[in-house]
Amino acid sequence: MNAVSVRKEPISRRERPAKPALSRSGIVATAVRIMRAEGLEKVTMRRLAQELDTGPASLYVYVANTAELHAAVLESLLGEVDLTGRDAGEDWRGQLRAVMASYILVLFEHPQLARSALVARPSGENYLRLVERILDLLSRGGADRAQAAWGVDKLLQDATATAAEHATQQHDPDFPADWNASVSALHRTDEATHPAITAHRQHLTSGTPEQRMRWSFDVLVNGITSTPVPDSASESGSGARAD
Amino acid sequence: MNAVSVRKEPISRRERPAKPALSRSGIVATAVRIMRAEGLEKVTMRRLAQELDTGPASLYVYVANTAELHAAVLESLLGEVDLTGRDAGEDWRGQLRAVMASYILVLFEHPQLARSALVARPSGENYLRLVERILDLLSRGGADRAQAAWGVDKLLQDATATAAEHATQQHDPDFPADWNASVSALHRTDEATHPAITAHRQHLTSGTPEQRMRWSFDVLVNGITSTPVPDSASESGSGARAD
DNA sequence: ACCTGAACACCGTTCAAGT
DNA sequence: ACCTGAACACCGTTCAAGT
Repeated sequence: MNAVSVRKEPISRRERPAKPALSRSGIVATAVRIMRAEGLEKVTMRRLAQELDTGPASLYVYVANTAELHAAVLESLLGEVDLTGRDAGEDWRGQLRAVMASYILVLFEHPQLARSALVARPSGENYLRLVERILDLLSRGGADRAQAAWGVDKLLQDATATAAEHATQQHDPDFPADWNASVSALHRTDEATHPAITAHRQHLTSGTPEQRMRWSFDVLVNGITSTPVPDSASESGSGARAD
Repeated sequence: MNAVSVRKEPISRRERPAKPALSRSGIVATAVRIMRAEGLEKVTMRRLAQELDTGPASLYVYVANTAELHAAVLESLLGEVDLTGRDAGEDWRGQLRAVMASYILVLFEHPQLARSALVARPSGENYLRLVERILDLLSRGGADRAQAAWGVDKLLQDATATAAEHATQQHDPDFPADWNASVSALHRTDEATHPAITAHRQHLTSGTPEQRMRWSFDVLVNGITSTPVPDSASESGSGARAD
């Protein structure tokens, strides 16, 4: 309550020991703490203000809005991604798989954050390091510059979307093994009206999440390294400008 | 429209000409109308109730919660997707591309809906028809049953995520050609700390959205048809059960 | 039996007014 | 100049009480 007021006197710092001055990093750190303890949905401006012993209006000096705050939380969380791919040996593909698996694992612990990540991409140092690493591994895998550049976007988008999809399933304990309504609808169709779904029924819900994720990774990597980026895009990009 | 209230008397239908009886389909239709006119963020229980001349509590007789309502709106919107791929001739790849382009185009008009689509998948007839068509086209393209089944998920996820990403960019007129903060961060890096980003800089933001979407589609289709689904998953799926 | 008014417990964001 | 109390304009969901 009396941190900002440090102006002339050292203020009686006798009793209240907490209450450090407001700062962007302090706000984000508190947001991360609340998210870990109670989930992203509790990370609101009002709750944050209460936690920091001030009014919600004060936060707007340091963060533009709730979306920006959530992006900052994600950027901070990206620090937990293991970029080494340690357990995967020398193989570039194994290492890239390990990096993507680590990224997805971090987001799986906070699927609500993954949803906002699709819209408000992070842009901090942790994010740049992740992009840097993926670009390097894709290059080592034979992707040309354009393929690697466009590929990093696809890999991150796929992983983020996959994490976002598990946002509700995990939280809602309503349908235990029922998955979602979509899956049961797929199983109720009959051959006359939906022959293809009927023919593929067995495979539509097969596989463990791990198997699906591994297959998705391979699909993307195989596709990225074998599909050429159009020439015109490689040469004169819309936003590309040599400075 | 007024099937529920037909009970004993014809009710004095003299003055108030509007105010049809509540029904799930009527609620969803009103929700679609509000979304078209003012965006999904205005499709709230309270606003909907006001529009339907009742209290918000009454809606809970017909829809479980807001998420389910949004899923119903999406399902209704999927009726606009062109499943024929008319302009693409006989080529399965061209037809599939056209179907996915139509799906993405429908979602691009309501990107906020795409966000919720990632979490609450639809399960109505329009969704089933779309899945049916994609399965058929993938099969014609040489995908085996398992590849087609897993592939339809990937194709829809990719398209949905792409639409969801454009949710803010389109709305916010704050940064005109600046894209997002993430892009500008990619351009501010220097060679010493981020050599790979520097080397790929030119390509990271190159290409038109159309070029990127076309490339993404080819990456997925190429990957799906060339990457085998693991045997164990094909044979004994977690949710697969012959009835 | 069916429906809903009113309440509970929250939101984000702004801005006039304070120090 | 900097900060913030208080207000504005909303939310989703529940449930006791009505018809």
